[in-house]
Amino acid sequence: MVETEIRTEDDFDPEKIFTCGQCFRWNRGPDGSFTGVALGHAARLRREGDRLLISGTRRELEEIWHGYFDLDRDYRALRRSVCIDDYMRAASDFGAGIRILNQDRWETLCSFLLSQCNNIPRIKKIVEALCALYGDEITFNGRKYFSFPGPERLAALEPEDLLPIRCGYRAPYVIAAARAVASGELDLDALAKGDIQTAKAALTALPGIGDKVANCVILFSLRLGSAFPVDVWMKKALKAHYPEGLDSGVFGENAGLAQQYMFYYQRENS
DNA sequence: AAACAGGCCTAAA
DNA sequence: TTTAGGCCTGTT
Repeated sequence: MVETEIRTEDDFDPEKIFTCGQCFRWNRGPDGSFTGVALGHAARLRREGDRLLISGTRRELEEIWHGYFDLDRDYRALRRSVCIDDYMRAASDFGAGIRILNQDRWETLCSFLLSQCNNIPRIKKIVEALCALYGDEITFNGRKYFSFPGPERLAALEPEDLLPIRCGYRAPYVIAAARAVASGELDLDALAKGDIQTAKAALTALPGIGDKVANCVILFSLRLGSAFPVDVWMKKALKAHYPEGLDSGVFGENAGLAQQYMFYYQRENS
C-alpha cells in the first residue's frame, strides 16, 4: 500500500485525536493503526517509530488529509495558550497530541444528532449502519467501506427508512435535518463564515438539536473555535475543578480546544 | 429487573 | 428560568 509521511514537529497523536470524542468513524486495528473513512475517502494512519504514515499519495495528503488534520495550525502553541491554571496545565499536558479535525459539516451534524442519549459503541454502530445502508461503497486495502451518505440522499427518505439502523426516536430528526440542508434552508457553509450566535440559532431551530449538539457541530465542523460544548463529562469536570463556575470566554478563540483537553482528561481518568 | 447512556422536548412550577 | 418525565434501543 502506498503511504506518505506526515511530517510535523507539532502535537499529533492519532490515538488521542480519534478517541477524544470528536469523531466516530476511525477504528483501531490489531496492529495499533487506525482506519477510517472521512470526506469520502478511506485511509489508514499509523506510527512507525517516530514517523507518522498515512495511506495514499502525497497529493491525497495535501488535498484531503492536510486540511482534515488541521496541519496548518500550531497546536503546541495553542496548548500553551489554554494553561490558565494548574488544572488546565495538567489537562492539556495529558491531552497533548489532540488536534481538532476539520470534519464534513453534514456528517458532523448528523452524527451528533444520533449521539444524543447514547453510548459511544452504539453511536458508532448506528453511524456505520447508516453508511452501509445509504452511503457509497469504497474499496480500500481489499475491504469494503462506505462513505457517509449526503443530505440529498437522506432527504428523499422517510423516517421509517431508517428503521434498520435502529436509531429509534432520532430518525425523524435526521430526516428533517437532511431536508433542511438539502433544500438550502440550513446553509452550513454560510454559517461557518458567521458568528456562533447566528449558527446556534439556526441549528437549534431544527428538531432534535439543542445547545450541546449545536456546539459540537459549531466546533468540530464550522470551526468556530470559541464554541464550548458541555456534556455530562464536562459537567463533572467543571463541577470538580470550577465549583464557582468558569467563563469559557477566558480561553478566547481556543475555548473549544480547552474543552477537548478537559473532556479527554476527565473521561480517561474516571 | 430496572436503570442508565456523550440530549431534547414539553409541560408545569 | 429551572425541573421532571418520556423517548427508541441496547447493555449492564
